[in-house]
Amino acid sequence: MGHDPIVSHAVRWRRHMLFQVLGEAGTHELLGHAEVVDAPAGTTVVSQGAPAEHFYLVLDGRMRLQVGDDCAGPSTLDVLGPGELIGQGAAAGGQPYAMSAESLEDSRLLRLDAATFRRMLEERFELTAFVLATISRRLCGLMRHLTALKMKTGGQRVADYLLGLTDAAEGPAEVRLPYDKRIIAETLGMRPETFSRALGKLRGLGVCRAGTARIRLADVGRLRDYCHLEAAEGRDARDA
Amino acid sequence: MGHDPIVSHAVRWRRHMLFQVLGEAGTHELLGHAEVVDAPAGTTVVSQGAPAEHFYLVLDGRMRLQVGDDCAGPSTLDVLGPGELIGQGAAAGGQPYAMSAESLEDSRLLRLDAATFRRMLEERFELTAFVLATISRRLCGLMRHLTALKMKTGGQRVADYLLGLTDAAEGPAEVRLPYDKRIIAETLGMRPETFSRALGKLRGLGVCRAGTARIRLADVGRLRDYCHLEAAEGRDARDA
DNA sequence: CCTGGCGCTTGATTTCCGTCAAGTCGACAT
DNA sequence: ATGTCGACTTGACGGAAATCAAGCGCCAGG
Repeated sequence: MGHDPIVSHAVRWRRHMLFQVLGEAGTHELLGHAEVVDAPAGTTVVSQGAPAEHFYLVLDGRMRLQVGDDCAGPSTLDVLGPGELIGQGAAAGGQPYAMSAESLEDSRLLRLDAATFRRMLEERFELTAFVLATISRRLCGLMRHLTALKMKTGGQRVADYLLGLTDAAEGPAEVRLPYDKRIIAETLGMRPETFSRALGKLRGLGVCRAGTARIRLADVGRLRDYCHLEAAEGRDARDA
Repeated sequence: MGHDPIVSHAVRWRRHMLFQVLGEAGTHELLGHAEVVDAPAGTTVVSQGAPAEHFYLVLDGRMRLQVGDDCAGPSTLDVLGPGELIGQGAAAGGQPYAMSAESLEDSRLLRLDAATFRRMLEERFELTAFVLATISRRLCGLMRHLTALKMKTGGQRVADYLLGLTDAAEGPAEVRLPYDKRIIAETLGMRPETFSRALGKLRGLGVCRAGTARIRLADVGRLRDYCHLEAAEGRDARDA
């Protein structure tokens, strides 16, 4: 299978959980109906509400997940990078897509066949468990999103986001913003202006800009306190 | 199986999709590990983040699904009535619960065993498909929730909610609010005061109170326009 | 070097909504 | 009836964020 272009693309991803679960034979079967598709920046690859005839593995680039009418106010839920799946839940359940996906930059995707996938689900329970787990994880993310939107101030959401970009548990750190601030702001449910202002207000907590798209955090611990202050006064509402 | 109390409770629900899919034998097996539990008003039956050892079928009463720390600002996602499932996704996927559930009134639930359920999933693909479909549906609901929260005004959310209570496509209609306005307000992501005010502002669009918990809509079509105005100017973003 | 475009920042103003606080309405029991 | 309690409404106020509108910094192209 060395000279098959599809397989050779996919071989970079053979360590992906999806193919681990599928096994050698299953992987080959699924890739038999697969196709690599190019998505220039701004392409809408899946549309919310459309029947899910395919699902996708991101090979290169970044994809934005969004809900609502694409025209008026696209509300960004998340940005996915290489190695992540799009539409697997809808494909597995035989439901329409629950959200839309659009490329932020020139991207490449592996398009996989939903019908084949469903057929394989009937035989491999581990595959089902895998899909359920991915959906469950996304559901949790969505939930966190929603909770933050309703119960935290803009500043706290921004601080939360910055903290998510570093591994450091405390002390100083420096993070790189992975994409345009416009996109980040949308992801956090606010306007770019508001994002900018919020960032400004965090200067008092040791957050300062350090070059294009770089931000220095003087004290991660203090930031973390700020996030959980006010919003979650009580218990161990640590996570979900 | 006539004198078994669990089965006799469940018999009212044997037409439920879950048991249809399970078949006679499967139903019997699952109910072998089941128990009817009482949940007086205010009982938290499942807690977000806890390991999912059970899932539930609502027999009587109403359960509120919520996210976030229960102490500060419980954000209501949905209210479930008899015949609906709670925690089936988490139970099937072996994940912690993605949200909490609390009884709004004295309720009765059928508690089903997650481990047994998972074992049965391995053998019955239709069961898997069923679970995937229910999760997918909930995901869509969540999405709509989130979209509304971010892109619509309070008035529009209220109008949307009222429209969801009637079958009429146009012309006049009269709806009954199914529970306390406090709960409805929470579901719509606003305070009771704001809900009341929003309802007041809709008077200009032919919405008026007609007795306790009853509301008369003079023109459903006009209301519908109002909802999709401003927020969704464009396409057929009808549903998901 | 200048210039135009674009992403980002900043300021002024308005709108929406949450909060606090008072009032009204209706149900139910004494 | 009458009183009381809880749900609902209404008003006044403040804060957060959206909107409108400049201003700034960086980079590509002339």
